Amino acid sequence: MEMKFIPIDFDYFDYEGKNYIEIFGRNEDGKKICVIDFFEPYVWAILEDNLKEKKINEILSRINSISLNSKGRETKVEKTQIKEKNFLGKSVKAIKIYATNYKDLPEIAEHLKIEGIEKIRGYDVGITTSYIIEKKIEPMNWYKISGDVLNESDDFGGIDRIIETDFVIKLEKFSSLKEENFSPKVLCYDLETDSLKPENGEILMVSLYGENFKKVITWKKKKTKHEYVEFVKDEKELLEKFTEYLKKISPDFLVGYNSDSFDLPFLKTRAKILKIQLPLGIDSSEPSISKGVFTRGKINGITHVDLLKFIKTTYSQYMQSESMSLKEVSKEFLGDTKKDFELRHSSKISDWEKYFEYNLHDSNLTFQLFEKFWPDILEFSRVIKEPIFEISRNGLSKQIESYILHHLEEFNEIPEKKPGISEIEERRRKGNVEGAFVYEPKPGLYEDLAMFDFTSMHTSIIISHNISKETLTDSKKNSTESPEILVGGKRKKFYFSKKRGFFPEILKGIFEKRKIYKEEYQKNSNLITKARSNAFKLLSASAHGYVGFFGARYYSWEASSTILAFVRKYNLETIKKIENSGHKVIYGDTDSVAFTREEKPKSEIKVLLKKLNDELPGVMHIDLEGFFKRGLWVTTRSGETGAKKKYAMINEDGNLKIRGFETVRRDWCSLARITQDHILRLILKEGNEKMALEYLKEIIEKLKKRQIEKNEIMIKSSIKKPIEEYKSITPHVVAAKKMQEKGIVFDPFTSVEYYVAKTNTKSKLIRDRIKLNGEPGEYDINYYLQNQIIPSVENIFQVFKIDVKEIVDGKKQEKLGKWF
DNA sequence: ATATACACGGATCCCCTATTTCC
DNA sequence: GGAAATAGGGGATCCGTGTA
Repeated sequence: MEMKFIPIDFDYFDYEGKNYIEIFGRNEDGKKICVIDFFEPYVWAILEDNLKEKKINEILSRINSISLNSKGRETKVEKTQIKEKNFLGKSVKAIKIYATNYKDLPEIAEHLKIEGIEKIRGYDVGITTSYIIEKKIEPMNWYKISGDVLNESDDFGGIDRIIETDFVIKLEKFSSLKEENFSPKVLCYDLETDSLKPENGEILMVSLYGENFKKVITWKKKKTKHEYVEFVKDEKELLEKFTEYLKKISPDFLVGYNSDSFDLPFLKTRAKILKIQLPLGIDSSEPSISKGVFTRGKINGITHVDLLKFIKTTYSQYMQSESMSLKEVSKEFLGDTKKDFELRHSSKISDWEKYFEYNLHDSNLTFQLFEKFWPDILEFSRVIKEPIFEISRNGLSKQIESYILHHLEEFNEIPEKKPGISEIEERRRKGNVEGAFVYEPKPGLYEDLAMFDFTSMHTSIIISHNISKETLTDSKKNSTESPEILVGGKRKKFYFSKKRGFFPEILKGIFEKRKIYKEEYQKNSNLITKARSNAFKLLSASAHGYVGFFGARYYSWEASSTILAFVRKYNLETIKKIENSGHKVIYGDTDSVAFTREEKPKSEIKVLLKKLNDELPGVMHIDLEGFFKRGLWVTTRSGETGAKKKYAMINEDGNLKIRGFETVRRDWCSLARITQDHILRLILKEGNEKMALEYLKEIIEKLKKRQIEKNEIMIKSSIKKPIEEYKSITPHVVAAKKMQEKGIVFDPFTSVEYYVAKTNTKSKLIRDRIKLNGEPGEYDINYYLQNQIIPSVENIFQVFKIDVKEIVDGKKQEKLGKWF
């Protein structure tokens, strides 16, 4: 049979000791397909230099005789091939060793510690990744496939009778197609339970939401006018109904929000407690929950997506939301707000109709979010060449590494291994590399500024200077030297070969595509071009972080420190050049320089920019970040020095760029944030601090008169580790403990909220005076004045030689006039 | 499990010394 | 009068959250 096929999810099974790949996807008619293919797992043995043929043959015969019994499985070396390959900048002779079963590769590798073999590699690349590399059947791309349809067949132990797809096909031939269009079948779900722990509470209801499908399944028989509410007898039937709908709809993606750690494990545990099966998989298998710091919930044949994870790793750096809750995230991306509903124990719920609505709404929001992010998810999968199950969960280092692994073939390169535990420890012991340079600003209000910044600075340095683990060399010949680096107190230079390395070349590919897709997006703005641009932007931006990451295959201390030495060098040189052309540099951080125009026209600034760019090597480039009417820099809280990473500028359209100020920090109360923001705006827009001071006085008056609303004084923060691990018992820890006493379960990243109240305790510690939102009490005027309002604005007014403290205390107010 | 370094600033912790309290 | 308790100052450290 012949058909078009788009692979979505990859898995494998063993049959008679060998590995077979299962690919789940759709054909052109939207039928669900499982493609079965044979896969021969292999490892690489890299030979020592200049081995005699006789020696190589000896090694080969030893390898070919390897046969072992592993966990009741007969495994042996099936065949070997000698290949000319590259490994970390060297041409090598290597033996490609095929073994019976993928799971035995590490054990085979143990038996390869033979004289003449220098290194063994490739045993730690995942089976799906290896398969995709080897066969070039990539996720989310269309193929024309042909092969036998298995129907009531005994092949592979009768697997087609277990797998509930429209067709199970044994792959014979395939070829790539150009088509791109694909609309996935998506089902979103959300549970409502009586407890956060499955041991302590039942599932009250579960909602499902897909295209033309909405459903709330519940055993709580309450009155409702909604047709989508379906009643079942009890929790057991609820689970069965859920399974039934999942099978009937048979989506490509089952999507939840935080469902890896909550919904799916909850379903599984409840089924276990009720002693029933939960056969969600396409082969009627139960979902598998892999425990770790981050749990992953997998369902065979259906890609389970936890949308929270994807959004967190991919977008949280660029998001405005102050938490990753469904409510906040939906607000940011959909403009929709979550229905308000106070979650409580079912025995205390009075309005069940609202609860049903709320439950469905969450699935609905998840569905809308998935639709919104679908172009990005699809593009990530295509670009990185890993299934959506992986790319929707993996962190940045894994994404980069996957991209690299899938591009090594183009360089005939054997993959490097993952570092072992001792190697990781060693890398961590070696300590951090020195980072970027930050220019210390002189506090003040400046007029008519320009800001330059380097485009993708670290990445363009790697590419332009050919820096990476494999280009590092001892030889000064045919290499370029790094700027001086301090290693254990001594100045040192590293050398990098002039011969292009695969790592910088792969990055160059990313860099160029990022440029192309960015231009494409600017020319033709749509969700696809945006997603493509985003994918390459993210890969490009995290490349240097990957090189310095202790868990990376291509980690290199020398490369990382050299990249950063170049970062410092280029920034300092640019600062100097801008100063030499008659400007006053105000500030610079890593890849940017802000300076005053000194009455020079914009055209002249652009000429300067061109001159700077002409002097840069390779793909390095400086951009004009913008012209600004005014900019404000302040001192640090303690002392006379100018504060770094803290400034506010206004451009000529009146838009503000505020960095680092309390305004943008979520761990300050909104009263302080809003006050500071307003004051910054008044100063920057008008260039006049007088109005700002009047405004401040009004706020202080209101505060003193207790006219400030509770929500404006709440201080938010989040818990980052188990509460008992805190060495310092800070207010936010106390708030967390108070919440815990109320029965709220704490995961890392739970946010807490509290305010400082007026109490009659003698203690001077703030933690003894905090109260949660619901707790009755009055706010401590003095605290909010001295610890929130004043600190947030004091340094701003200090620029204008106004002492806010004196004004607050009512002293010297009459003398104020002399400043104006 | 896990991209990097630099930076600010609040709050507590901890050590030291001076002062007060108690017998 | 002397020992123990307490207060307070100040630097170190912890901690969360920013910028790049």
